[in-house]
Amino acid sequence: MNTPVSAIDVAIPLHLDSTYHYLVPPELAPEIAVGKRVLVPFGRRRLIGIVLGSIRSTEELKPVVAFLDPEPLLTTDELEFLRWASSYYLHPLGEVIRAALPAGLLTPPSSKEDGPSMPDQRLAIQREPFFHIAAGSEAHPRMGVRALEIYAAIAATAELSRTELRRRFGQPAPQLKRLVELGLITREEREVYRDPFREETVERDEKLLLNEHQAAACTALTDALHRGLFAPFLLHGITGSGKTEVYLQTIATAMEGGKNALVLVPEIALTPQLVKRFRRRFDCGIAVLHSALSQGERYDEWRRIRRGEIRIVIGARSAIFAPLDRIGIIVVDEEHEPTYKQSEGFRYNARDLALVRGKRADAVVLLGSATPLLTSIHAADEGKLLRLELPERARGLPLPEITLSDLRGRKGSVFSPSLVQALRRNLDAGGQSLIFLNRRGFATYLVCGDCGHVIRCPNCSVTLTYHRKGERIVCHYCDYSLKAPSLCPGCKVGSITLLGQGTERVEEELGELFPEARIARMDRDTTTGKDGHAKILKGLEEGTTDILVGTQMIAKGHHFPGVTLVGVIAIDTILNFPDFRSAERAYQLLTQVVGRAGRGDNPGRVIVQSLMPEHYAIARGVAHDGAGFYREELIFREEAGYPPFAHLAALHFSGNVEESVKTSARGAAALLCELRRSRGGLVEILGPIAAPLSKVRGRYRWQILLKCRRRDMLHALLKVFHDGWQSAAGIRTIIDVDPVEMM
DNA sequence: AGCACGCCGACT
DNA sequence: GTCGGCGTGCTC
Repeated sequence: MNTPVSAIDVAIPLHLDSTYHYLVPPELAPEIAVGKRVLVPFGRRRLIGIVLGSIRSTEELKPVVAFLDPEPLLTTDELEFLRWASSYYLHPLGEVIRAALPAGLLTPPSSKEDGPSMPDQRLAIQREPFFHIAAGSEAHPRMGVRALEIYAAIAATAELSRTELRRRFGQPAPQLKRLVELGLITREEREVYRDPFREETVERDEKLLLNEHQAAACTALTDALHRGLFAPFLLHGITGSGKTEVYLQTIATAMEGGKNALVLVPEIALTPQLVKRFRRRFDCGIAVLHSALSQGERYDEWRRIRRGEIRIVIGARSAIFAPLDRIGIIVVDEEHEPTYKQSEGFRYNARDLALVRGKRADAVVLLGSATPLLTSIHAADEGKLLRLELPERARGLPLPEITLSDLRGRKGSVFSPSLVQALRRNLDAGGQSLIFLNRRGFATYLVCGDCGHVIRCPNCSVTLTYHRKGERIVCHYCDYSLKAPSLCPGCKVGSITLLGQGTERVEEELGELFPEARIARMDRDTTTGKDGHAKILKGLEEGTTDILVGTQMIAKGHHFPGVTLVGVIAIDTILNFPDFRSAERAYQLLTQVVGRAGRGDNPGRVIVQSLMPEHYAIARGVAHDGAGFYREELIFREEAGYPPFAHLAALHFSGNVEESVKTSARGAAALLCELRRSRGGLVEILGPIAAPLSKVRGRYRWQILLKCRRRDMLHALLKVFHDGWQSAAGIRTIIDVDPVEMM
């Protein structure tokens, strides 16, 4: 028997569900550390993996090539968290780790031998010279005007960087060189970060006075922070109730206790005001993890956090993996936003992971929203989340009047008479209007008048949308597009009828109804380019736009101070969306849109068009904006009595799945979509469905993660899998949970 | 994910 | 006769 040798367990960033062992030669043994990157041979490639642990082995192993970091990139605690996420989401650990690290760190050096320690030029650490006044030096009378100015500028501050000197003096190199030679200034090269905000200065601000509800919330949060134990809160505050001030003051408390803060926002590009408020309030290191950051900037922000130079991290979903230590509080702003879900590759929900990370760190987790997830409301009812309410607008403006306009019996028309009349009046009074419709394009589907053929996307099977601009029909799922045909592609003789309205069509009809009005449209088609948004918003701000038509884009982030009328064209399209969260989504969107109305002390008006009478409940619910109403009247409209609790099932099965499904990811997706349809949208697929996990002796092993609303539904699904695919034997695991309970 | 190995169609 | 198609399997 061989004597065991020193080896390591390594996670490889590929879609593989096992880890791999490597031999560590004695001369490299001192470098072994959990969380370091390691370059290893893999097949005939070289890959960068992460050291998971040290082992002794007698197996025949390949040796590691090199360890790539002097210090670990991940702490053992962070690795534990990622391990947990990997098992919870049934996703390979190596890929989970890759998602948690700045992009590029695990990308192996390209074919040519350019040394193992420098994976990517963009990730190189930048250095820059800084200039100081030399000890005991004085301005020299003969040094020249320009050199004197430069000398004075450096003397005025402790030091100046070359970048800053260039900015002020253009080309200061000759003078700097001379000054250094004369021994009047010194030059020092130092590591610098690429910080997009470095030059920006902000005015400080002070804590705002809290109203009684905000104060009560802050007291509860402060108590929890002082206890130093995991405490999850739901901050349910209506739009404009001052949630942000609660975040800011609670974070201040956490920081006084020596703790750090992690703030998640749905989409940071849309919330620059929030970031600015943090910069005004806190005089400490703040990292902003922005989707628009370059790879290098992102890496620098990550390093600043890792080194403890940062006390507050603000970022989108992936910021949940930020290497921040001593976390005292995690804030998830707008916790209901679907953007917290990563829906490709490693599928995770940052809102859920915030709870898990918070629990591991004994931190306060603060989920904030005007329209919380039903799951959160339920958790609060059960006492699993501590409820904090902000039921009043901070500035006291009442919510707008909301009326429902029944569209029944007005087949084909886009606007009801009451909306037309309201638009007319608002126009005459010089007010601005928003028209909300959740569909872009002109017509949402095309059907043959003769044979009834509906044109669908060959990849996604969804109907193609006709866009007048460019005369094309487009798939809104995969962007497949085609020149709009004049004859039916099915029967080759029939003519095509355009059905279903999109924003293009609404804009056109508005133009016909109100020829004198200045109409603009805001959707993904009109906001391409760098300042597409800004241009459209400017029109509204400066009063050169009377009516703005838009998709949900108009409901997010931006504030429109002059809007006195909001029209919702077809709430039914959202409410009848085949998803079990459609009612929840409709309520959330509607609440956001309604929040756009109001100018000065005029609360404005909202008209919601609908084909279904029970939508009266929505209008009333929004008008009252009461949590109880939201739950009982709206959400449980169709599913009364079902506990809104999510059950999870992980199914592992192997077998000869039908030919069409065998190798293609599309086949697997189609199978699952079919399953979802047949279950009335009560099933949500979270898991890795893109590819079979692996094949075992010619049989495919699949891994599917499903989420259901009801436990009995879950069992029904398991039965479907059993009965529908007899060969799909071997269902192994059923997990049934809430993330925190699973830890 | 890559990157081989391997067994059947149209080419220098 | 060979170049190459992608189906299948493996990577410590």
